[in-house]
Amino acid sequence: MSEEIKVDVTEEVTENTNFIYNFIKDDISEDGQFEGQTVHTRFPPEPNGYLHIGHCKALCIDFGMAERFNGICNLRMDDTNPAKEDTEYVDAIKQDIHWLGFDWGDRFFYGSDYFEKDYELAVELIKKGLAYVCELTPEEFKANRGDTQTPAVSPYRDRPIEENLALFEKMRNGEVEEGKMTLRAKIDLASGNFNMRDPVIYRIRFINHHRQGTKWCIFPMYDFAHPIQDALEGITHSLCSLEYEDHRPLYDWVVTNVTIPYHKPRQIEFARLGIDHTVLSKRKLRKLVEEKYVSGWDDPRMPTLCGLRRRGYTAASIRNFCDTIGVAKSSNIIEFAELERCLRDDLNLTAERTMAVINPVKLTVTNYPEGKSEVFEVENNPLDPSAGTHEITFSRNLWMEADDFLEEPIPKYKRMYPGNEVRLKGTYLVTCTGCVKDENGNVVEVLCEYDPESRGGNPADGRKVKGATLHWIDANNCVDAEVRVYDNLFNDPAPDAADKDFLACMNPDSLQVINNCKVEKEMVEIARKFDQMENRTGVNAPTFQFMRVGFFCLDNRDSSADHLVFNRSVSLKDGFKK
RNA sequence: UGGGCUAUCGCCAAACGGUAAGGCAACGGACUCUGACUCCGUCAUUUUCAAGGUUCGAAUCCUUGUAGCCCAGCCA
Repeated sequence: MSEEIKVDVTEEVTENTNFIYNFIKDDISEDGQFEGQTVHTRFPPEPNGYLHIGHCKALCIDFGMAERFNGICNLRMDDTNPAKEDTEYVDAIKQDIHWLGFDWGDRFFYGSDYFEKDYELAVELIKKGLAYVCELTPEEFKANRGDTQTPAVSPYRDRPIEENLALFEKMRNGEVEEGKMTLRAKIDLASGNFNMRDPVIYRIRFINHHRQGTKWCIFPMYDFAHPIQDALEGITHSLCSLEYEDHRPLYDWVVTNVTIPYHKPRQIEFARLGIDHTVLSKRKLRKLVEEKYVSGWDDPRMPTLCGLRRRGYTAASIRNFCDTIGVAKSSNIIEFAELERCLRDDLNLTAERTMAVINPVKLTVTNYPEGKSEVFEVENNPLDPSAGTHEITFSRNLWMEADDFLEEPIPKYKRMYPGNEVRLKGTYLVTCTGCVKDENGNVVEVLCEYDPESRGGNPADGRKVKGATLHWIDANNCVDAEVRVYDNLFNDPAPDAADKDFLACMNPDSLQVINNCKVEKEMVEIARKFDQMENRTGVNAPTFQFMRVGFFCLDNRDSSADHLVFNRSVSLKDGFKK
């Protein structure tokens, strides 16, 4: 017997290399600046909003690179600005990251945990003559910023070290009003790079910090705090988006002028993600939420992770998306179709098939006995026999999709039209005999006759069925459901462009609510179980393929066993060209 | 326009001086009890923003342009 099946285990896995991968590879190899070291990255969100798919790209790069080099990745809340941050977002961010499947182990940090160290190092800079207390007010500061031709000016630049030390301490002790003083790094007032024109590294804020309370009234700026945080945590590669390229000289300046017990981390920048027909800037997303253009951060039309999850996107599909789009430095706008394809690929393999009629019209099998009912078994997933089967019933009175009937067929139409024979999925062949219309001429009922010799869907005489296989549902054995169909939030393909009023680009028809859809009765029991779940919004709701229509999931907020609500996650591809 | 960055198929993207990968989309066709999935085929050689140059050989090097993005917060 033994016919051996040969499995080629040497099959080469083509690694998606990119410029960051190549940099890191060089850095850790012989003669690289991190020769032999463990690759250590970090993901540093500011807790002032919800994570969106753009963050996911960064997440996949930060955690992904570490993974690929057998390294580690920290999670760090970048909370150095007390005016914008809130604890509310911290847990949501952690939940979303875990949902995606990334794990930071025991390396969860807050930027604010380093305030004491930041202060110490600022004092060190002052002592080295590399920082000074400046008394320019914000207005004066701006006026003295200079321009592309003119250097900046500060009359306080040459203040003696002792005086700077004393004033900085006063700032810390709360003896100085907001806006009256800042601590500035002494670098180059004439630099073409404005970030180097003696940047402010500490400002005064009498605001409650979400974790530090009122312990501090001076707060380090990102440009000072971030490189220190990276260095203190032993980060080797600090990966960030392109807009920080101009900040790299400052990043390097900080880590070389301050005494920290580790090597100097390396900052590498990549292009952030753009997707067509949506916006990915936190400011704009916030506006959509606050001004009620959408129902919330988790509105299924939002590109937030909670929104995508509610829409039915799986973590695997989103991560796969991030893997396929690549990493480079050119600005990009990926087509939404790419994301949809990733979802279909994933769900196609796993989603249970069911029949649901979205726009129902009556279908009457005129030669099927009144009152008779038969039970049929249909597969849950033809791609995965182990998914099993479930039972459906057939009777004289059915529902069918309105789109599946045409009184006058158009070319290549294979569905229901008078005289055409089609298959009702899993049961019988039926031939359309006509239809019934109301006084306005609308089709309200389609009539057909079944072939009793075709039980199971195969004709006794072996004739080939030219018509399509249609989905349907037994009118005597189904329940009503609400279905929400989503379209692009924006009509304009690039609403995020700097020169566009994104609100004016919105698609007024991005949400379509359809009531009285017909779904299989088993949905009620599934919904009941889901109702009892504790953290419904943190996981994917039960998901199905409505055969021939698309992938749908229960809405994790509004659905209940008493009122089923389904979100259309993504449609099936429609290969029928009219 | 001072500084920084980018330009390769409709959308992404590889190529590291040796003769333009791959994915998505699109378009043919096969298969099909989902017009899905799957499978097969087509899809950059007046070719890599443009024009010059170096070289046996250039998307890659040089020169000069052009277009786009980011930066003058006490935001990150």
